[in-house]
Formats: sequence, structure tokens, C-alpha cells
Amino acid sequence: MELNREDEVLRAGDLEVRPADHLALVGGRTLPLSVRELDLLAALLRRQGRVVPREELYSTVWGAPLRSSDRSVDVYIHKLRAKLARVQPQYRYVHTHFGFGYRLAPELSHPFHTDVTNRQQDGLQ
Amino acid sequence: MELNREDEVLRAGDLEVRPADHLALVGGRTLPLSVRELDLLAALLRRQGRVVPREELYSTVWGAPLRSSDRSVDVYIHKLRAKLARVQPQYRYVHTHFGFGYRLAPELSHPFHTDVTNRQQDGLQ
DNA sequence: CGGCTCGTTCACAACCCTTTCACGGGCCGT
DNA sequence: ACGGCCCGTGAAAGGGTTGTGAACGAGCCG
Repeated sequence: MELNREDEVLRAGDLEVRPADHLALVGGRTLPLSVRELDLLAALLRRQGRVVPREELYSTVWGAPLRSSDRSVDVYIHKLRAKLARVQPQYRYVHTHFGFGYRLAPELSHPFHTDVTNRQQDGLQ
Repeated sequence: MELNREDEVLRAGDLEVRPADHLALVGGRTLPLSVRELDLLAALLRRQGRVVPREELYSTVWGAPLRSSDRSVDVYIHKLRAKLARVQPQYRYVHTHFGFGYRLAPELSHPFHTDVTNRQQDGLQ
């Protein structure tokens, strides 16, 4: 688990999270997230721009070491992506790093190297 | 295999690699690389400016002696070049030294003279 | 109790990475 | 220029990893 400074405000792109208030905003609008979803998002935001291993995300958010077959992180990443994409389809916030974990960084959805993983051929925009 | 100092940062031109974070950046933007690709790039960066024999690259990145017919290094050099060229077409980072191996050095691409290889006896450029 | 939300787990599909093969073109010594 | 080795490059197979929808159960509340 991770401390929440009372006044902590995490930002990335149009995203804003106030962990102490259990509140996530996108462009000023409230984004309804469950506890796990918000904790996971906060953990990623605090490590913005870095690749965060699953093990670190799990131990931070779930408070226990990750068991080898546990897919919880993936499932919640999926839920986060779904909710973020519904509000901001033009941005990708969560990026997969194959074999390691995830990285949070607001990037335009389509240009250049697409996406989520390390795709080989991205098409010529 | 090669040690990754936790804070090691490798640079060449607009390229920046942080092996410990599994992260490669070009002009601040993330360059999506697979594990092998990143390891190979890091190995070249650590030997920047020198001609690195295939045998050395293979044993460093793959952790085993190079077998005589193994083309893995060539294939991954190709993948690296492709990804680098897509982001920075004006630069050539990886140079072939016929019969020996590869050398990493950021150099402007010659628009009219496509000299792909470098002879050993060419000396420094 | 009945309906709801949330968290967990499962199963299958989709995808990515690595390795290997094959073909063609390049480079070099003769 | 020739022949042979070397390198560039696309493709494909195999296996591991991640995406995704759905089922299940616990807790909450009317």
C-alpha cells in the first residue's frame, strides 16, 4: 500500500487524480473508478514515464507479493484502459512493455509507433 | 550477460537508453524495443565507436558462444536499424564492418551516396 | 431475500518475440 | 569479371505473454 499525502495531486495529460479524495478527473469531469482501479492508476501516475514491473504494481496496490499465475494486474489495466478510452479515445495512457509491465504516459493514439506493445510494423501513418 | 548499473544512462546522438528501466528514448520519445533489441543496442552503445565482432555481441547479449551459422545478430541489427530509421531517417546509427561486425556511431545519412559498409582498413571516419 | 457492485479467477483468443530458413544482392580476393 | 563467402531482408513456425469477456462468490443495501 502507498501513503496518500492529503494534498497530493497526480496529473498526466488531461488526467488528474487526488488519491486522498478517491477522485479521478478527466478534463474536469469525474471518472468513476473503483478502489482497485484508482489505486492502480495512482501507482502508475507516481511512476509516470517509467516501466513499472507487474510485481511492483501488485505489491504496491495489493500489498502482497505477486503469485506467478495471478492476472489481476492485467485485468485491472484492461478496466482502466476501457474507462479512459471511453472518455479520451484520442489518447493512450497505459502502454504495455512485453515481459515486464506497464508504463503510463499520455500519447496520441495513432501516430508513429503505435501502441500498446512493441509492434513490429506500424504502418506509415 | 552484462551488468546493469541501476543508474546507467547510455547516449549517442538523440538516442538515450536506460538499461535498468528497459527503456530507450529518441529525442525524449519512447522507442519501443523488445528485450533482445534493447540488450543489443545497449551492448553496442557501451562499445560506441568501436567495431564490435559478432562473437562478442552474441556472447554478451545471448550469453552463449556464437554458432557458425547463427544469423541472429544480423537479424536483430536489421530490426534495430528499421526502428531507428523510422524515427530518425536522417541518421545512421549502426554501421556494418564487412567480415567483422558492427559499429555504433550517429552519423548523418548521405542523401546521394549510399555506402552501406565500412572496410576495416578505412580507419576512423 | 433479490439485486447490485466489486474483486477474483478462468478460459480462450489475439498478439508479440525469438529463432530459423530462404533468397537475393553485396563485397572481396583472385 | 568470376566465384565464393558475407550480409540484408522478408517470411514463417513455435512458444510464451497479454487482451478480453464471462463466471463465480462475497459484501452491501433496499
